[in-house]
Amino acid sequence: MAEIAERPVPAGDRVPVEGPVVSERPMRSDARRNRELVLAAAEEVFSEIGVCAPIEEVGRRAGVGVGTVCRHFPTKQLLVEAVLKAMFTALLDDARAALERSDPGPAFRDFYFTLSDFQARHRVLAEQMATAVDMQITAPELKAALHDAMSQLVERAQAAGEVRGDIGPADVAMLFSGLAHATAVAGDVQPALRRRCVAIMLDGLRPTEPSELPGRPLDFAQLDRLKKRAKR
Amino acid sequence: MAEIAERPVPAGDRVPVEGPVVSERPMRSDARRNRELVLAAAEEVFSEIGVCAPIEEVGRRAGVGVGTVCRHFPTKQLLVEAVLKAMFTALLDDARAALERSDPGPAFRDFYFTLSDFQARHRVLAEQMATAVDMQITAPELKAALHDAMSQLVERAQAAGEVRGDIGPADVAMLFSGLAHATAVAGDVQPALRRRCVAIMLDGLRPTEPSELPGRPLDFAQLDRLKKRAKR
DNA sequence: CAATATACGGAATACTCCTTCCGTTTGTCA
DNA sequence: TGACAAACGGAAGGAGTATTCCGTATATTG
Repeated sequence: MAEIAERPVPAGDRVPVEGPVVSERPMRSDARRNRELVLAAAEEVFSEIGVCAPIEEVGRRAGVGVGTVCRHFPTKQLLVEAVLKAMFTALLDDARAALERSDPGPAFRDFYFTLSDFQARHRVLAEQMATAVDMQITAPELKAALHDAMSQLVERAQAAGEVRGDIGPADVAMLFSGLAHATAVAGDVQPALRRRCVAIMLDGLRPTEPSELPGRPLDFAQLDRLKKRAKR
Repeated sequence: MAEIAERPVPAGDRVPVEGPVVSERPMRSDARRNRELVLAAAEEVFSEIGVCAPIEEVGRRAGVGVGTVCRHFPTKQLLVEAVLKAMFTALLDDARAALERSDPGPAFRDFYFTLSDFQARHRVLAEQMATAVDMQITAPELKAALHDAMSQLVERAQAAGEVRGDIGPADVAMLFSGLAHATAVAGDVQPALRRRCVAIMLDGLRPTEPSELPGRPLDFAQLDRLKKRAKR
């Protein structure tokens, strides 16, 4: 469970739907505009300060009152998820672009360098990616698509002999979510150092002289199943 | 800055010394006992729940009231630091034991497997290691000693040709603090997966076919300097 | 342009958690 | 064993912040 609601969660009776309920009638123009402003501000604020940034700050940055923020996103959780959704979408685009390339090895590696930079720029994503559990509620299909793309990226690189065969997508994900998290916490103190670490991890994934890895490779589905089991 | 004080920090006027002020007269027996109980409970609670676990829970687990917890450790920060200090000490012992060994490569690798397990068991340590800034106040010499031991561990492994020469201690530290953090957040869902990642990272550190790493190797002192500069 | 449903701002509310305070209990020492 | 300083427990105090509420302002529509 992500640590978003670090404060009370009175949980109103309001239906916790993301935007306007269904689409009874189009939102008023100012409402539509404000919604976008808030979303943009939230992305900015969360990326700078972290998820625990006060909602008021988001409102200030967007030039609206807290009330407005909370009307559009009845819960902080929902606001975070909306931001996450936008970012995951961007990420998915990146991954798909990497899949278009004809050089699977470099494409794979470039993707992870880019991912790391991206995460360094966006604390929210980095903070949440390590656990990335919330999306399951809001946008499972997005998460699934991303997992799918990332898995393919690994598999192609493996098929091309550019990544050792005894690893699974889950290994890669864990490796990078760790780095992302460290980055988020430490505030990307030294981008150069971070990139070195990416390079080192990628080297660890190369096929030459692999050590005998403990355990067996996992894909995302297996990982999810294990996570769920662990929760009980 | 570690995220310990996620709540108000009224900061009493009380002198923020760790235990009893100096040693005017020996603590009463019950006080001494309770202090130990609290420390043990804190280690347990923080490791299970994380640093943001309420102080009251620590008290409950120790079988004492909040008042008692706060008398012994006037500030939550101080309590966390006391726990950290104990754990860093244990870690230092491990590192020194590793330095005794005559097989620098395996000693280096074993140490990091052990470290990872240790961090997985103790969220506090994992959470703090990524930033590891607080010790600077309480026990700078401990931190320095640990850094020293870890640096030596790397250097010996390098001298023995078991670790590539183009990395620095800071690389290793960042690599592992990331994994630790991910582990802490996800609650060590899959220990096997974590160990695989340790193995992969260690492979990345092996000397065979190193890719050209970006940037230059850093040691802890340089890293510290950079962190400080970043803070301004 | 008037009428009205929507949306707005921000004060009030609610809740958690750290810290302090104080009346009560307990170890210590003669 | 009695006196008293030290320590205890837990209630009160204080702070920060998510969420709700409501009087006011503003798009929209005819």
